[in-house]
Amino acid sequence: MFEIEKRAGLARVGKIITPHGEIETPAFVVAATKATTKALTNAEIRDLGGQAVLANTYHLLLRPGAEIVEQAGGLSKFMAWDGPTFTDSGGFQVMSLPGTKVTDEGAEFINIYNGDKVKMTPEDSMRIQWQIGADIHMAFDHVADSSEHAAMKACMERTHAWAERCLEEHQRLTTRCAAISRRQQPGGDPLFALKGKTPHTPQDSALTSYQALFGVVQGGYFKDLREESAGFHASLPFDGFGIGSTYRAEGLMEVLTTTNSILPEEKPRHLLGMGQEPRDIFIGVEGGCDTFDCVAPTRMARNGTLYTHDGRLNINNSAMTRDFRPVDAECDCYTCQNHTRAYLAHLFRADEITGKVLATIHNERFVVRLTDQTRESLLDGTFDEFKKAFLSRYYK
RNA sequence: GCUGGAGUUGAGCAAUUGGUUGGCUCGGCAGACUGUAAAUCUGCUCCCGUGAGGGCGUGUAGGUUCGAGUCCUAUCUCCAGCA
Repeated sequence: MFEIEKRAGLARVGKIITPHGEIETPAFVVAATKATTKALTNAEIRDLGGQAVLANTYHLLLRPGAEIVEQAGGLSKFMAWDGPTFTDSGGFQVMSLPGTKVTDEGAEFINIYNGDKVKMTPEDSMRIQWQIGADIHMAFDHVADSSEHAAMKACMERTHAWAERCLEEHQRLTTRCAAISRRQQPGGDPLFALKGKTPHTPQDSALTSYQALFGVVQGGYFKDLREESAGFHASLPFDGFGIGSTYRAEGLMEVLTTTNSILPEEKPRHLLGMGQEPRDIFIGVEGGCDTFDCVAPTRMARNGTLYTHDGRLNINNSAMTRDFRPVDAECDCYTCQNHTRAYLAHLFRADEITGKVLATIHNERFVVRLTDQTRESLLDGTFDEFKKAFLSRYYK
């Protein structure tokens, strides 16, 4: 499901093949936590160059419920996004939600809507993701952010134990699906029973209807733990890998070089949650990651912070009210092609939702385009020059 | 003209029986946000000072009191009702 077209050090240009189409990598995956990208329609995601979206298991479990997504025909049909889809496992909520309890068995969250307790084991996460039916699933991991080696080691070891359980459950579900398929359609597609949630192309096969599982490497910013976790995951038959528990650019390159030097080259690597800063993308690409996701571009857009080639711009600043230039003169997004800073500043001050829409289109386009440009620069051998020019201007 | 009510910050409201008087919301000025509990959150927002700090303040002018946004007198303005 992954083809590498070109390598440059750890970096690579490739193509992830999913039942819902291909992702040309490096690629920025658009966050769609609750089966929508906040403030955007699918048409807008397409227009700004988004290739794939990432939804969240915990959030869709609570609303609308995994059964409903399954009955709708899976995430892709439910949200009418015909491109590739990812789901995050809920592991991030272990860290982000208050009141979460973790044991070796699994995690106990609170339901953010009514305060109920929500238990989720690695097996639960696999089943729920199976119901949601994205193309690429993430293993349920124990996410943490600590500067203490012992704490991160404990999270890593728990993640490893969970990884094996995730894999086993994922394989059991696949096998069961194949059995149903054989019964319903003897001699046909071995994963026919998945067809409701997968598509449609004439060349549908076991390969293309397969739902992939990525294991998630842990270990924080500790070299020895990353080595151990990467080695552990490399030995297991995951379809690809997520790299988790990274939060800042400092030390990220070391984490990635350590991890990606050990992970098998022929499988895709997704850097989870990184991409707020342009430098994160450059480090990620150079460090050998293929896909990225981050909520920051859309969140910052809603809160009024916009990317430009010359750094961040706060559209709420008073100077914007009479600035009739586009947000970024060199941006090709709908917002910059049609509107001025002054207009956006007006919409934000008037609290009009269109302001947030236009800002989100811009920020998401900015980071998607940046990632696409790293791909092009790798292909024509100008990555280093592109990186230097971009970063020196952005961070001045 | 009479009766009653009200005048506090850019706006709308607060401030126990007079008791450390600048509190809240909005607006304004900035900042933050990295696998989304986030169209959210944080700081500042009377004057002077970079700062420590200092100064003034509840329509106006007086008064009572140790102490007044709160009480008294006069006066101005606004609102309501009555002539």
